[in-house]
Amino acid sequence: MHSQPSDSADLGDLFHAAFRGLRRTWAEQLSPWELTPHQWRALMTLMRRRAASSAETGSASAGSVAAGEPAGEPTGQDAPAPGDPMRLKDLAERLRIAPRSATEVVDQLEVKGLVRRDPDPTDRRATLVAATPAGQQLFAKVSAERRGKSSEYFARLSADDRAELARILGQLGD
Amino acid sequence: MHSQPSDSADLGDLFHAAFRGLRRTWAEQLSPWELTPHQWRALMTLMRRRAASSAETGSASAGSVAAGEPAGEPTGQDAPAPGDPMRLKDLAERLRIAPRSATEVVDQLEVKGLVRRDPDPTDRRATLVAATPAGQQLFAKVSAERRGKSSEYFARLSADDRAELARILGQLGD
DNA sequence: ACTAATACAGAGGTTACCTCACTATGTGGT
DNA sequence: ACCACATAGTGAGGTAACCTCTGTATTAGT
Repeated sequence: MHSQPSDSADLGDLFHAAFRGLRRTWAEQLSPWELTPHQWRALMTLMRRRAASSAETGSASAGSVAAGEPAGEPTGQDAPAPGDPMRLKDLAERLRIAPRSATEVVDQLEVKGLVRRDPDPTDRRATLVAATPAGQQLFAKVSAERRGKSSEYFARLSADDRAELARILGQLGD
Repeated sequence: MHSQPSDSADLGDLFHAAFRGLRRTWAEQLSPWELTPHQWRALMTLMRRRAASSAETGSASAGSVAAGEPAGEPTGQDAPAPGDPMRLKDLAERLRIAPRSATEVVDQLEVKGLVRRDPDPTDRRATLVAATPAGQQLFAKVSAERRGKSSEYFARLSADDRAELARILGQLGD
């Protein structure tokens, strides 16, 4: 109501609390699949990769969710498509973490058999990471479940508020 | 050159990114004082305590009091004021962390001489935590500096957006 | 008086990061 | 061709910010 010069403290606290809630909710949702939120985010990033063009999350629904696409064999296309391999470095960038940290999460996913590392034929220093069929299936399954359950944590917000939040967070972005 | 900050991120991603930015900014701001954000939050909570009557522990209004206490010390104020001691458990509650985690952060602050532990005279299981003069001074100094610098992470938002954000986060709040 | 609950702390674990140093490789300059 | 230098990934090791489980005082309830 009045001036709010002492904002940040409260805002920071609110932010903190909300973020912890989000993390917890995610962890719970993902625990049946033995995925940490971090791992899920990495897998999602691998699956969602597309060119620099604008891509909203909603478009993902276009893809056949339930169809277990067997063996995503990238046949050397030009346009990046979901599921295509990605350099570790690019993955790190997308996740906004240090390359070393990307190595780590890829290690974890590889152990679970959800992603695979292949040498980049065009640059022998580089490693390409791609979701395995198992990883793709898991992604599809979890996505579907999440969508169905609508227990999205943000669900308690109205659509308007969610849009507002996205807009504001975007300004804050990095 | 189309700056496109709104990369394919859903709300969760945006939230994640924003939170990490906040943490990083705080850590940078606090590093001259060798405080982690966590420690700062704890110190702030101790200093900011007021009213908010949590109404716990039954206030020990029961008259049965061993007369062993050496009288004369004016510790018996009723209204909580900033800087007043606080139980570890209550601190944990305020910070929304497990009591064990509060023990930890109090340990750290105690080592730095910013807070002090005293036994609660009304319950010998309990420990009261209070900011030392040094802690109070540091709190004042950092608060002032932060306010002056206006490098407040949330500063890039308009006042309206800040209010919006606070409102929405409040709904999300735990 | 006896049992249950509570407050705290020791021990040890986890997640999600980080930097620094090193190797293998690619790139540009002369 | 050769060298300087940059780049991609990873081993080693570290940190912040949590957690649970267990144990020990102490207090509260019957």
